Amino acid sequence: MTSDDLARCLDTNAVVVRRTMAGLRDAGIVQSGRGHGGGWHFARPLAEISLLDIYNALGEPIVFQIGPATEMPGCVVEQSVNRVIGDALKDAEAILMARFAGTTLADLAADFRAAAKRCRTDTG
Amino acid sequence: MTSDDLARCLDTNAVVVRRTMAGLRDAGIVQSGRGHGGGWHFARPLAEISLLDIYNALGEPIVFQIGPATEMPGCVVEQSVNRVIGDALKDAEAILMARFAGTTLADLAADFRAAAKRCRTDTG
DNA sequence: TTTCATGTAACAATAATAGTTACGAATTAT
DNA sequence: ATAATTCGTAACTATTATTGTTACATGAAA
Repeated sequence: MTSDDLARCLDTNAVVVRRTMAGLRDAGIVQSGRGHGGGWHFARPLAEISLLDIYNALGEPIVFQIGPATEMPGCVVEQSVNRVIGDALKDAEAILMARFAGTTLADLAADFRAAAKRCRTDTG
Repeated sequence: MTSDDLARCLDTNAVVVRRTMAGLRDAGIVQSGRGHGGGWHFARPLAEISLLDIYNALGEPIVFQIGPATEMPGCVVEQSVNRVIGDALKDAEAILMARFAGTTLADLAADFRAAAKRCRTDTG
């Protein structure tokens, strides 16, 4: 698909699409081609692309808004909070990342197809 | 402490302090007094105030930036992503909340005091 | 009744994100 | 070659969310 097509699908702008896709391209998840017939395509089979790959490619600080605070490096209260909360955050993140690593785009596609089938059946 | 004192400690403004403290007050974690000798104080012992209490009082959407997306309610792709990711997020959140629930301000204060003691010892 | 402190509304400043325009570089069709 | 595409990217604008500020009302204590 071209950036323009994707932009229409996502209700946004082609440049915005390129900005985001650039991260995925740099991570080797997708590839882009220029000129006629160009656009975006996956760099490898869906079963070999995990959500963790994508998560890492797009920049990590998306999920965990809080985390070791660093606003006031010298603040001893903040340091205590970081110590006490740190482990809990690490555990929670580890669980999430493990699940991300174990889920591929092929899994997503399978779920999508199953839902589409149910929908068709429901409608008759 | 007064909002002004807190604002100086936190390098911010008294009104901003009041805005945040209002949430904690509504949750019964702190109380405020007006006039001479007024200001903020805890509503109950530190050992009876968990981080979960505070987390809930300040509004939950702080930690989990992503989560069941709701931008395009009709988007079937989004629905698939939500299904597949949903459980992982719930598990991760459950772990974090359990740890928050099990940690009180008294625990934080103990850690703080221990650190302060180490610091004094280090310095001689 | 004066002083001090919170409560809150209204507004301004700031920062982060998203969107837009413009143009260059690469690729393919004609 | 030349024209039509399409990505790459810089520069700028628009939008939104957060934070900070001002102003004034309310309540409490000296």
